[in-house]
Amino acid sequence: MSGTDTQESGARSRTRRAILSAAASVLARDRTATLADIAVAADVGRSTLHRYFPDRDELLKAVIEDSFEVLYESLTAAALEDGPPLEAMRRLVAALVDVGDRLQFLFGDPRTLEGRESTEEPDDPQPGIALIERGQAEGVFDAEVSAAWIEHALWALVYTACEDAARGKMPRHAITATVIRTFEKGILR
Amino acid sequence: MSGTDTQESGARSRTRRAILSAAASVLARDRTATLADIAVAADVGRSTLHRYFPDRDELLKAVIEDSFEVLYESLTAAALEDGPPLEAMRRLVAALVDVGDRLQFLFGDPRTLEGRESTEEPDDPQPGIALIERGQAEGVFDAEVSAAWIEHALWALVYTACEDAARGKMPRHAITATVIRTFEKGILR
DNA sequence: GCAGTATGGGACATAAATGTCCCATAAATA
DNA sequence: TATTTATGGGACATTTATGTCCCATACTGC
Repeated sequence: MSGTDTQESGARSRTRRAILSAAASVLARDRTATLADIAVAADVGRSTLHRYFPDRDELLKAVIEDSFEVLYESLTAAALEDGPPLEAMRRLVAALVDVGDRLQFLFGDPRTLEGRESTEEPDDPQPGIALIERGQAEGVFDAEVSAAWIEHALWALVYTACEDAARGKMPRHAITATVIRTFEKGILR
Repeated sequence: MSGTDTQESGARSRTRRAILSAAASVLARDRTATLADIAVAADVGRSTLHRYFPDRDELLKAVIEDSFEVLYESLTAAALEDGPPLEAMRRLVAALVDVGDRLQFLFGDPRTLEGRESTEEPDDPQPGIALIERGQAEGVFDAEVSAAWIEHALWALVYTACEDAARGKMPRHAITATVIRTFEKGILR
């Protein structure tokens, strides 16, 4: 449940991760990318790729799974349950930005997650939602809109800022601050 | 320059529009949709589709063009130059929500617009940007972040809310109000 | 050095989407 | 009714991604 490394040794584990990482990165930018493209990006032969993931669907599933794990680790490290909601929220933003590539892959195409809505991960349903609800209960966050909407709005802003950064429209170091500013206070002055 | 209907009569014009509309709708939900899928959605034969648009690229270009026209009309009707920036901004949100489908198609995949950044439409570069800059100059909007970022943030929120609505997560009538609320004031209370 | 493992690359078959061509037919028009 | 126009559908070649197989070659640990 915690990891896929049952008894996978050295090299195999390393190339597997290289493939998964490259696939996430490439597919985030182009959902229609070829397996050959991914193999090149991962710096492995196409044969090797097929050796690890028999077909495209298997690879896709694995990348989704892996991306969720990466995302989950980042969120766990952010310790969203600790401290004032506002500060936790800022850590959340930073954590999401850190895994921007994976976010872009997971949520770039709604079809990617199709069947996964609420059937997975029975424990710890939504760390972000929990934080937002806590903030709403403490009167720190807007309670007139749903927690789900707030989370979606946050993801959308992070996603957009990462995209802007990827296209050189915004310096990478500014992502977190910009998102936090707009997300917290909106654009009115 | 103003339209593609040089002397296209009756039936042709009608099926052309049917194809464009169906293509936008289908492609918004699945960028990898087949030409056959689009033909079915438009209720025409695949041959007919090829008769109007020789190949996939031609169709894509036409759908993009058409979507921009629809978007442009909606923005023009919003008369963003008139009245206080805040009210104009709210009309802008409503206008964007109205053409949510086209937005979802145009901006759902960053690759769709690839080469189009600032080379097109020399006149009226960006109605939204102009409004935002006006608002910033008048001290109504946040001037600490770029106008481009504000516009992207707005589109992201509209896009996300439309998606939520499309999946039944939010009533359609709430889209505009929710986006405006979060966009203007953020989530802090 | 030697066995076992991991890999890259080529050859190949298959499936699917695409683009082209042609013909029969329905609809509009004169 | 006769003619033009628009269409649907089938047949076909082409292209492209995919998946499989096989072999030579590194690399690893003994």
